[in-house]
Amino acid sequence: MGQMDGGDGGGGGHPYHYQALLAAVHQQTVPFPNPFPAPSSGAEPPHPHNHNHNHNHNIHNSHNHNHNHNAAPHPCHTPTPTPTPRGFADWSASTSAFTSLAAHSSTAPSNAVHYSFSPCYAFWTHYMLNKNAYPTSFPAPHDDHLRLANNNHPTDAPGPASSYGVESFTSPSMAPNICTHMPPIEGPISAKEDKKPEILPRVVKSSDELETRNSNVEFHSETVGTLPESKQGHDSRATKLLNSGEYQVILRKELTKSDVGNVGRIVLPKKDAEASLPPLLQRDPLILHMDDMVLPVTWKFKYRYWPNNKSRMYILDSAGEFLKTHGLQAGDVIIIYKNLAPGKFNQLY
DNA sequence: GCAATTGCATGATTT
DNA sequence: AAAATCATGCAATTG
Repeated sequence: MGQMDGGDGGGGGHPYHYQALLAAVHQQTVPFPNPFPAPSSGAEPPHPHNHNHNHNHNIHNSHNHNHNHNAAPHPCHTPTPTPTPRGFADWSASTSAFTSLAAHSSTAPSNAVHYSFSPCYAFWTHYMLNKNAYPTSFPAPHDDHLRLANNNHPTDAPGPASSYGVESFTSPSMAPNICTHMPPIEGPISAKEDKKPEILPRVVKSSDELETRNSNVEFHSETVGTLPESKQGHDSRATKLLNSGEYQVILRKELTKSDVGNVGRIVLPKKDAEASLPPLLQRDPLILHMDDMVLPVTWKFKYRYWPNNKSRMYILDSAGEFLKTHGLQAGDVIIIYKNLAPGKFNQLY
């Protein structure tokens, strides 16, 4: 019973809230050297992000949907000369968003973080794809790069993203290690193949490293007030969590075409959903609150299931905004983290 | 009645 | 080969 109402937070009573952290990982399949990845599959509309970031614009297609390049060595590992400062650059090649964040933050006053996107949904972009890799909590901060939005957004918005709470992510500890320390990531990150723990979680580092590739996310600087929960407080939390390693990956999903469609609903892997998300005892959807590590907001999703054959299919609904905001495409991965610390995430009420 | 959402069923894959 | 899981399309609802 805990989950009784489907009303999203707005409903009169309090729906069952499950708080967690959500991250969106773009496929990093891009081999390091992939400077100008052609938009194969046309996935990426030409987005003008280049605005500020000079370093790697190419990163652009970081998210190719194709995993073909699984063989692609991690940027870090790649012997290629990395133009960017700190191996991060290479990495960033694959992940653009991450960089963007940093840039923005630097650009914008740290305090002034305003996002005006819609109400809800933010994912983190992390690199931790393998749950297996880290059984429960992240030991230490690794580098992760968050990729915020990609650019695919067709529409997009005018405003370059504002600053994400990148700063918050920055953790001293992690800062030092970036790609260099990265474990060899070898294959593409497929959600399905967890076999290889090659991918480690990476934490965002300092803004410096991040590039400004922002995304087209449409964040304007409007009022933070619009956000459900916003502010740095969030960041702090996230940061702390990262630093303390108090969170664990509870599920991850490689987004499919249908997941990123207009419907705004993402099919979650049953196994992980049942194992780590709050139990859906009834048909009523649960409202999952997921804090964004990058964005100082808490997103809300409807978590429900559909009867399917003799089993169930678990769905994360109302993810349209989220998907758009981050420009997620098929092939990208979303990861849900749960805070292990009592009283923080993962609480229901 | 049309559009948007939600629920379900089926086929394709994977285990 | 069988069973289970997932992706996707379409029907059913709802606004």
